[in-house]
Amino acid sequence: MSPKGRPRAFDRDAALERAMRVFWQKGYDTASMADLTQAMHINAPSLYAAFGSKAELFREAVELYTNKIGQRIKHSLPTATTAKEGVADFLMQTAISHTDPGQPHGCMVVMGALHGDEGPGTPSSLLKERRLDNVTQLRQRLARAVREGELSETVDIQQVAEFYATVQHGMSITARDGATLEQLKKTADAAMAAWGGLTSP
Amino acid sequence: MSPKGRPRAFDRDAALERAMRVFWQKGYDTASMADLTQAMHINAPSLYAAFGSKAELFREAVELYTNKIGQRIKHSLPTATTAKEGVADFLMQTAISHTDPGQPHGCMVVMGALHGDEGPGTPSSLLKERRLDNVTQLRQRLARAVREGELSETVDIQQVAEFYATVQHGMSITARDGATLEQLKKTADAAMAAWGGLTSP
DNA sequence: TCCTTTTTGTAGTGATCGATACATAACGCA
DNA sequence: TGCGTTATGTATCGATCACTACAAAAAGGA
Repeated sequence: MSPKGRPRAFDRDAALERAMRVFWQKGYDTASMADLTQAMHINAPSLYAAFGSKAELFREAVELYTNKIGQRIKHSLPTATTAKEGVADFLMQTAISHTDPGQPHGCMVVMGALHGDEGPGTPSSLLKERRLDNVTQLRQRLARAVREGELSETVDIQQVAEFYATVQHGMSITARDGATLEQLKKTADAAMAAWGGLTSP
Repeated sequence: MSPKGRPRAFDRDAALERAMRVFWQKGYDTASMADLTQAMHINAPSLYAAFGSKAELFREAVELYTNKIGQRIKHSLPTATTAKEGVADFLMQTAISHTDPGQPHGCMVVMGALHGDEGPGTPSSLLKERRLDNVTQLRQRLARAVREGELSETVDIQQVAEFYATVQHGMSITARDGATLEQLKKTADAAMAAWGGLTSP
């Protein structure tokens, strides 16, 4: 059954994806409504009717990014047979995603809204929560590795998780500065060179 | 001999330092002229008479940051007896600076202007150049270590420099997310755990 | 004391920001 | 065919943006 009134003349999902790319490229503050409506091929009233506000549109864009891009990056964390392989692939997928020629370089969650109000529900705090979630997922994978005997119980898994999350954060900046896929892969390998030292008892 | 006309009623250096902190905290785009004039305790015409424009004020603020904060971070790179000690202190000073309770957390050069136009002379490209300079200084210290026999000639010093620069970039994000000095120090130590693997022939 | 020079505070400039009022158009339903 | 509902395009809204015109104020030099 179709809804009552006049049907929407644009594809909401396609428009959201275009908005995501604008936020990804320019960040929340720098992306203006004019930028968004132009990229989405709709007028402002249609945007507000479909998404509510610029902040809510951003929230949906971040959700789409997490499900579409972030999922691929974090896919192997739970699926890899060892935590070491999982973290290595986590960094490798990050390098691939952050230098994808068809996408803005760097991570939307890292670069999307560094400044601005940090009150609850703001774009800035929204992305901060996602980044802290990332650390949690890394730590949980390491905790599983401890339970499974891959890592010693003496390993400071919070430290290890924060280190690899920090490397991933930095790869966004380095990618924006023009680093190639090959360069980022080397950085990922370099970070993995610390694994032995970090996980030996 | 004092200048001709009415003397300036404020301390230019002190006002610039206050402006630096505003840019450091809020970033170039998010920092408004109202924010700046309020923090600098001057009115807009005084700001423009003394600094020219918002962009030029930012340029001077970045220069002050580089000379005041960045100098301390990079001090030991040329002075340390070994490259390993230099890089370790480079990361340790970064951790200290990025969690200084009296300052905005994170690095102004990393967070100050990630978005916006990247044309020559823009705030964004200005900071990008500083970040690439950082990589160059790391690489040059490593090159010296090769000349002095500390490192083998087979070491990919560009890779090593980019890795440690990337870690430093990431520490800005992690610091903004609330990491403590102790946590960042552990991250610095973790990065140094890769040194042996990166520099062994 | 008068003139020139520079800074100061007040009060704005046009442009752009995010967000809307309003009339019209396009649908389901009676 | 009308009625209720929702979406659309035009044309804005007040607020804020970076920036400045202008006249009074405060200095040096004559």
